[in-house]
Amino acid sequence: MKDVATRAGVSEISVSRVMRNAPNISDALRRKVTDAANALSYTPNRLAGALKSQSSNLVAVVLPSMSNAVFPAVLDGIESVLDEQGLNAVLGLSGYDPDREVRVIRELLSWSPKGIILTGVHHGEAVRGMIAQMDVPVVQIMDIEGDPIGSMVGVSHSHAAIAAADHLHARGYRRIGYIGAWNERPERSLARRLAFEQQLQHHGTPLVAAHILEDRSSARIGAAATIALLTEHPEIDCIFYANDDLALGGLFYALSAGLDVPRELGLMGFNGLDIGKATPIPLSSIETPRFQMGAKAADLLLRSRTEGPQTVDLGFRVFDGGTT
Amino acid sequence: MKDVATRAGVSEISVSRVMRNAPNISDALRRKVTDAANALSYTPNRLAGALKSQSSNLVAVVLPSMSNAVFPAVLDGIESVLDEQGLNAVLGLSGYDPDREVRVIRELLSWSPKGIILTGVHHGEAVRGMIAQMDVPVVQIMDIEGDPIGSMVGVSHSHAAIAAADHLHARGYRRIGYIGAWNERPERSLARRLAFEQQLQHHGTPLVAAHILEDRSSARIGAAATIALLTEHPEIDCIFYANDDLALGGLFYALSAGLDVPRELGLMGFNGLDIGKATPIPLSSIETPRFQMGAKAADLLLRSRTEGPQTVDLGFRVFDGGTT
DNA sequence: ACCATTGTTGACAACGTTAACAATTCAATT
DNA sequence: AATTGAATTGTTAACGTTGTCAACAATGGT
Repeated sequence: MKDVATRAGVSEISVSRVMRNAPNISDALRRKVTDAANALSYTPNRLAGALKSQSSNLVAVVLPSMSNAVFPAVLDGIESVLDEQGLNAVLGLSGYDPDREVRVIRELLSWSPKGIILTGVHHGEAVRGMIAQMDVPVVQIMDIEGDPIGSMVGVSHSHAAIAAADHLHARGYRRIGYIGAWNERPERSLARRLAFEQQLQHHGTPLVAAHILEDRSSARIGAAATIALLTEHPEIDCIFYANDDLALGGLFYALSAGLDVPRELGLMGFNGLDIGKATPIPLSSIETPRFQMGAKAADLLLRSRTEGPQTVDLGFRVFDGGTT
Repeated sequence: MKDVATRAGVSEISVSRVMRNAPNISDALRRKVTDAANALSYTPNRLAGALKSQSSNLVAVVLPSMSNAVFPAVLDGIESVLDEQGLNAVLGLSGYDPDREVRVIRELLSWSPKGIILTGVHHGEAVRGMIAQMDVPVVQIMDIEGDPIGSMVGVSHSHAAIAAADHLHARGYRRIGYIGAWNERPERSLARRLAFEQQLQHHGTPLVAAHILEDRSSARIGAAATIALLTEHPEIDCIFYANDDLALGGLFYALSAGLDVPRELGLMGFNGLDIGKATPIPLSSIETPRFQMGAKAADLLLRSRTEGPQTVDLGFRVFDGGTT
């Protein structure tokens, strides 16, 4: 910066002000500085700037993993807003491991981010303590039910489960099964299943069986689980899956086996991925606004200085495909 | 840090050394400091640390977008290595826009990252200049053909295209078409198509037609393009797609239309996504090591201090599914 | 007992920027 | 011409760490 200042014949602080385009800068000064800066192709050092100004233009983002198609979309949404505001995301992946999540959050907080976006609402005292100490705005995404640290942006997984149960009941299914994976991590999968079971009970058609896999979700696993569940409980006429990957596996199996979907077997997924809308029979699912969730979370984070913590229910939509 | 030092009854520099676990620290000192640090739940300020030490534990990662399933996997790979080394990724998305990419790179470099991972090998003077000035290690991923700035990790897209052409020829297809999207961004898609066409020519069975869409890839678009291409060129007996999303769309259309795959119509994708292995007929494709690409790129970045720039060909595999 | 070596701790300054305050300029008003 | 106040620029001192160098203690070999 000193070099730029010398070359432009002004003080360092003037360079600083032009670079940040602070108010009350004369055109003459701005010209001199930008010319000098370009000539030297000067890049400001944000580490120093953030250190001094105690605010960093970094936003910490903690997600479980990129292997579930939901989170890339969320990240796209987050970046779309951050980019527009000249902010950068520092990313941490927890791998669904609470200990690793704590470690990652601690690391990210050490960059004094402008805010932090966390996934889910289940965070222990360790996390709450760190956040409180740093006094950093928090937005938690995915869920809107629970005891949040800051703002929440997401959908009601229990309402979504109830809507799914209602939809399947309305379609005439009476002997319904459930397939989940990855030991029902994250917790919201469990919450969803429980609400689903309760609503089926309420309809007088209790869940026939739930098959929870240990592996991570994938279409292949979904197909295998579908076979297993139907073998053990041949009376099942419909399956609700924890996500579209599993459901697609089920659908592909059903197509191969020549089952009459949706008459002989109904299939319902969760998330409403694009791919499910292009299958020979479009997959019925619960559409969740993933991109928007990320965008809104970033947006809320930036507003949270002025407005307080909020809860935003982005809602879901029952996508009535051909599999139910 | 001062508070911790006071509480522990030592100097600030000793706290610093314990926190960084520098060598030559007595157990007694370490105990005192860690106790005090825990009691105060002290989090070091990395901005200050990085500023002073001129090295930041941040790695800049520039990807085009998260909406293509390739990049989340790459990012997972990158994070797996960074996490293990206690580094953090600062992410920037270019949206396939060169101008935006330049802007993003400039932003990320202002954090004095330890290294930067870029996508592709097509970078102009603006980028090269910034990189050179900052003297930061670079790894470019995806391609291994071109004029790199630093190291390259990826696969040979021209070899992959040749392998695809050979495979389809060996399977007996003689009237082959091609479907691409997004105006053949990124450039490697174009390179792949050209190599593919050339190899078909070499076999004496030139490409019947190429259909390049303006929209971004998706299964739905793939189905529509397949219909369009087959309508215009009913003689086509096989289609090579720019990616699996498009190819899956083609496969779903073929299944719905009752076409006899692979006899009446062959289909080949690119990337080897998991979902393509669970479809009623597994999708033939070129498998690319996406996760490994990210992991190797991060690994190379860390080694590049000692070892120089390198080119790593991770290779591909022809996945011989049921659609060819 | 001496010196060289290694291990351990501390004092000080500096990393590159910006907040806070001070000083100057300049146009508008009296 | 004097006065005012806003607009513009400059001076100084940090932000919270760590590199450098110095000092001191412990160790081991002669």
